[in-house]
Amino acid sequence: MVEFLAKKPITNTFPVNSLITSYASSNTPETAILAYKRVVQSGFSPDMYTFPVVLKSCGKISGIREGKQFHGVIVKMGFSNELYVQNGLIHFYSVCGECDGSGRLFDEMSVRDVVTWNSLISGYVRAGLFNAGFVIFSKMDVNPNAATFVSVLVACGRLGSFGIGRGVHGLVFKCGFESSLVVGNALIDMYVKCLSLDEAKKVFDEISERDKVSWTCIISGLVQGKNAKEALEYFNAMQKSGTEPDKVTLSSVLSACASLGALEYGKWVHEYINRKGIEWDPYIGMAMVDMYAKCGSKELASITFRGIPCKNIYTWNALLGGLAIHGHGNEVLLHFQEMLDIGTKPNGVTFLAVLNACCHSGLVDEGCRQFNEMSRVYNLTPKIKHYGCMVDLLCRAGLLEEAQELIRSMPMKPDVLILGALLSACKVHGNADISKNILGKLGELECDDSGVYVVLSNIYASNDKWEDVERVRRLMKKKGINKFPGSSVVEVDGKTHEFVVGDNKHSQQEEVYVVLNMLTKHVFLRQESEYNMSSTDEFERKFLH
DNA sequence: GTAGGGTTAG
Repeated sequence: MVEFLAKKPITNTFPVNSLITSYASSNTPETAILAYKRVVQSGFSPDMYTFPVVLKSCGKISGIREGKQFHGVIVKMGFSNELYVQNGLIHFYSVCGECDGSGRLFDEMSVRDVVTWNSLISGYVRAGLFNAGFVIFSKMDVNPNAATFVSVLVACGRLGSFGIGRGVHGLVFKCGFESSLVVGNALIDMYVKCLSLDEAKKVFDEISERDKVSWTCIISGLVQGKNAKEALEYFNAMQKSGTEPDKVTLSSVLSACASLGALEYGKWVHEYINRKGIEWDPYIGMAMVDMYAKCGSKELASITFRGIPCKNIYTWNALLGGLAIHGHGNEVLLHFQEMLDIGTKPNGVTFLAVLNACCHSGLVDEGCRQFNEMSRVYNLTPKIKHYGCMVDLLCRAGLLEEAQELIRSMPMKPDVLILGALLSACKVHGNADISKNILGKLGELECDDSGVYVVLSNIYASNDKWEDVERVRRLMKKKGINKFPGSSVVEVDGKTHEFVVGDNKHSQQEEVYVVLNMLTKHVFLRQESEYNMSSTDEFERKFLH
């Protein structure tokens, strides 16, 4: 391709730079670096236009070593005072997560423009240093632009800070970027991540222009907010609007189908993906396998899994988890072994499926062995859900002493599910002393999720503790947490049925299913709010009020 | 006529 270059020295750099640029923006950015090396070997002398492009390629492939080599060449050739080259370097260090490198360069620069600031901020945000990102933003001495706000809004979303997010939203208006499509999308995403779906919908309704990212943000937000039915309504509206979904959108739609049990809808998504030639990746594969499993079709889940061309741990987890909820303990263990054999490393979710499988199939020894291997061999710390599985496993086998011992050894406080499992085992095995002890402990549990109180009240009711049942109900009323009953929608013969907590039309089993969904949400919410917000609050006081 | 920053998911 560049053989002709060897024959005479190059005086016009433009065609070569253009060539490298086209490689850099292809989906194989490493070819830009190869092209650079070949032309330089042929006598080409790079100029100030060449380096930003090759640095961009280094960033894309996370080529820290290559980028640092270019940095050396830039200094040697005397281009280190060119603004575009400096910005290219800052961007490269930022993308590679080297905030020290980008910060040092930034400090040394005498002239900085908005791209310089944006590159630095996005690096800090990417590295998870959100507060530092906010501080840099607040020190900007040039006007921010759309790209600035996108990075800052990403930081607000990752922090889950509604207060700061709303403040930045105000700044967006003040600076006149409210009609920018990317800023609008970043705002929607920020509100979704701050769990303010109403605000997200408001922005969505008000923006002048929508693309598939806008739709995907709102759909995935609704799915994560356990509002799958509305997510599908938005997806229908998206199609009417003529905006084509991509695999990101469809992953969320499949997740909505999974939580609604909407098998036919899910199958339609499967056909759509094949019809449109949308590329399968491990994640869309995960969503599809999960959808089939949760919709009750173990066979379609297995067939789909086998047909997925590229799988990763998430895809495997979907299969193992799907088999586990159907109670196929031995199959889970066989596939787990197969997964290990081909060198896929398990994670915490994998072990949840494995332990669940052991629990449902009564494989006590195997469950204990896997629980031990989890930390010993794979260096994974068991979380409360893993302990929950083990307690359940031991209780079902009548090993009450061992279950209690495990609860005592836990580094965290047992939750209502763990104590509930132990309590029902005590009832089966007629152990009144332990029961009394557990009932005492249950009274100490405090939280704001109505699901936990429903479980508690059911436990009290089945132990004839009617005063406690009444006490829990009063407490719920006082806290006003029974205003939003959880619900679950199930598709039967193409019709959807909605189950609401406290609804007597459906069986107790259905209600337990609903409650378990809500408990999962509770755990999720708690994890989300465990960030340290003190320095953020400080930022809020200083800059936004 | 060439160059740098930005949005969606697990």
